[in-house]
Amino acid sequence: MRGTRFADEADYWGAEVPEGGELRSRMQAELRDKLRLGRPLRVYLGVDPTSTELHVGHFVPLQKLRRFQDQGHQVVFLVGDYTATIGDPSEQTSERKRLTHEHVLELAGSYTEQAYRILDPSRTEVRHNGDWLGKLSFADIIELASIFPMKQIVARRDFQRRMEQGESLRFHESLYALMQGYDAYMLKCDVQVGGYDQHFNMLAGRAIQEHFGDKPHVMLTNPLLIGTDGRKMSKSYGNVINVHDAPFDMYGKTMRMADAHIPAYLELASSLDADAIDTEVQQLQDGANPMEVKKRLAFDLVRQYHGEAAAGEAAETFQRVVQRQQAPDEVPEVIVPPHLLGTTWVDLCAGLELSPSKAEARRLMRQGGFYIEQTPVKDTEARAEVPPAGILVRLGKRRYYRLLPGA
RNA sequence: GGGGAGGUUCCCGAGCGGUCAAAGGGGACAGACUGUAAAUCUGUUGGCUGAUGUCUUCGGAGGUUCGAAUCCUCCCCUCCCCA
Repeated sequence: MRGTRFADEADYWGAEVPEGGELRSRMQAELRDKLRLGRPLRVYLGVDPTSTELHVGHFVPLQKLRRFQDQGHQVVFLVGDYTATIGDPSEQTSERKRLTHEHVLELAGSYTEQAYRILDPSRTEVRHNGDWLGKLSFADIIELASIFPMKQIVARRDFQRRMEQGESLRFHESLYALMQGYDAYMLKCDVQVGGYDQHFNMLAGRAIQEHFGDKPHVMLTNPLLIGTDGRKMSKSYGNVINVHDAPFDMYGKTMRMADAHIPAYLELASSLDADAIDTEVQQLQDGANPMEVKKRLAFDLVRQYHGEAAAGEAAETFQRVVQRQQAPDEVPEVIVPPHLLGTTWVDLCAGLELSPSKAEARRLMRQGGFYIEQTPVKDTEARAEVPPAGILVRLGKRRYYRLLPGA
């Protein structure tokens, strides 16, 4: 992973960086000054628990935190238990669903557990923003709100777009930045890391810190990691690589991504250092087989989350099952109940729920995607024979089952 | 509070009395090809059925009609604009 930048405004604003625009170099200078203070810096990342799963995209800033940790700095992992109930409007195309606080607390537990795959728990301070945000009075909130010119709030790129496109935008969503900004102030942090979508929220933090007489924090942002299909990484697109994914899944999902997205993953999700990334990208440009690069990337990802051994196994299984189309080492066994013995394969697949319906099973057979012992069976009327020793059935490219006759 | 738009099959979205299981796109699945589960090309994509066919489906409940996703009534929900 490389990919972390000093509040790169071009990331946030695209081609239309507003006046000023030298935030980036200011951040660099500020960080240099802070490092010279000779004390461990407080570096914070805030995450709102809004679902059960963290994906590798969430881990980009976490890995950055780990680097700071390794250099002896103090890391603060902020659980946005309070903010999650409002919903961060950043880069959202529509209003977010509100979550209940109890639900959020449940999710938060699993978040920290997953974060510890990367962070050293003994050197991580975990905080919850409900501890202070919940105590603010209306007067406090008005004071915070008075720091920001309305023009600034409205100028946010994501709000602009939603207003232009006639999408829903509600007042409370503009308060989100205030909350996150107040977090930054309460945590007395020197540095905040996060995705570039946090640009505005981080700026709000600086404004609030300065308002209360503190030094503003340094903003470190990273581009958002795209999903394996190139669209925004999102569960609803099914293009997400989750931290909890089994090794082979993680490896497979990586191999399935379009070649064009390899550099983004090398940059943001891999553990490779800057030189190694450059080398890989150069090789791609020189016409190396993208598959080989992707294999190294897939191996690296699995290694980070599951260790060396699991990565090796995943790589082997991939070669065997996908490239050579051989059955994997372990094929799930399915016992065929007596009443399905002697029926057609169609009835059997539907009966065992290997296929959602008979029509679906027939379709698969007609298309040549149904194999018995690796030989396609296209006859939808074919009788199913399940010898006592069992038989290998394959549906489509990679769903294997060993059928055994039930007593 | 006033005015307007809309809720369609996994998603987006067309349809606006029969020719509608419902265009088109996306996704998914399969096949071909290949350098991979990439790209590209082709096909499939509600259930039951060998097929003819039949059953369920277009926010919900009723109604009109030989016949409704399409018309009417009430209800629920979403969005926009004005105040």
